[in-house]
Amino acid sequence: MNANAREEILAAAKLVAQAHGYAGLNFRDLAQQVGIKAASIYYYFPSKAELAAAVAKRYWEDSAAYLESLLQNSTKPIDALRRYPETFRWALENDNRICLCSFMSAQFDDLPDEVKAEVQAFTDVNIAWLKKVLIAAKVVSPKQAENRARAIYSGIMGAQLMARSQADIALYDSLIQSYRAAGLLSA
Amino acid sequence: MNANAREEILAAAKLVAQAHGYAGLNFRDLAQQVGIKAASIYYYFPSKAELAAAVAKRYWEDSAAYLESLLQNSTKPIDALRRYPETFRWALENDNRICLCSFMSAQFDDLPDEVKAEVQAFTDVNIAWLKKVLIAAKVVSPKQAENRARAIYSGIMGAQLMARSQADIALYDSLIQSYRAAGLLSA
DNA sequence: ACCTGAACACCGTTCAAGT
DNA sequence: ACCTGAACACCGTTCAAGT
Repeated sequence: MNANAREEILAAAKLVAQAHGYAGLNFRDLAQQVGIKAASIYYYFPSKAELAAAVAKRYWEDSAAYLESLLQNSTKPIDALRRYPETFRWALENDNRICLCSFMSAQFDDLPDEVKAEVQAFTDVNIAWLKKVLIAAKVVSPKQAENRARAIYSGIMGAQLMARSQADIALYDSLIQSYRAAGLLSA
Repeated sequence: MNANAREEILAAAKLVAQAHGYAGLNFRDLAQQVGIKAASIYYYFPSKAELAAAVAKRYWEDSAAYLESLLQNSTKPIDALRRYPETFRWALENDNRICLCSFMSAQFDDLPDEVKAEVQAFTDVNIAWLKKVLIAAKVVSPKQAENRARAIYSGIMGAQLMARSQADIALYDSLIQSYRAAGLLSA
């Protein structure tokens, strides 16, 4: 409990941010979940902006590590690419949450600069990974890889949003299926 | 001024909601723009939820009328389909705003029910229109039309979000271009 | 009919003080 | 080191009362 209050705050803040965004993060509720008072959060984080930035930073670091392991553990790059959309399914499974950074992109203009930078980093990590895998799997030419990587990422962001607004995870699967059929995701 | 306060409130609220979402709608600033006090807004709209619902309703009604005229004024259905992404470009051109309903989809879980219903209606109108045009233009079979319509719509939502988070309208165009190249938008 | 002042509830934040 | 009560400034919202 008090041994790891900082970690508990980060974990709770992540869940709240995935469900309600930056504006929905409020210190009084957050503190209650962790079993401390709102004022105590300031012992660990100097401001709401810094807390949100720490959450987003942890988020993209974990994502980057996961994507790297996904690629390492795939026999062929195309298999890793095929499993990429799964990554964004888990949050939807978990109480209709969405990827923290998809959510924060919507409110981007209202985000403090420290938070913007970390959200940006998440996008960069994903685009770079997709680009690398698209080239390795020879799905597109190296020249086209950047554009295709961005298109896949934005397509998945849209699919998450739409599935969430219908609270229907089957719609997410159906959209990914349609992207595949239309040729967006590979070949 | 007082002759049309209701309309002025609606127009101002629409712009704010497109830039900052439902949570960003604030009555004091809104009132100041219209030249009245915050409390006076409640004379025209019984709550923030009703105001937002009225804004969203007006929004999808205007969109539906525009899409219908776009189709009427195109010599071939495929031309209307080709111009569909333009519809969502205008908001980005206008101070990096995005489609009101794309924005509200992100915050869907926190929306009052009246607002949810109108955001839903916007999605329905767009999917129905796309489906009709996809079939008329023989881009896909009638059986596949619904799925393809949803994939196009979600792809465009994602493209708006991504372009906005980079404050770069050229990125929107580039994403639409990539969707076309990958085969999502037609053929 | 149209509008408002004043109050209320809530929020991020600070800080002196407690253990 | 870790936590808190109480207070501050601010803001969306409500309502009884004004014209």
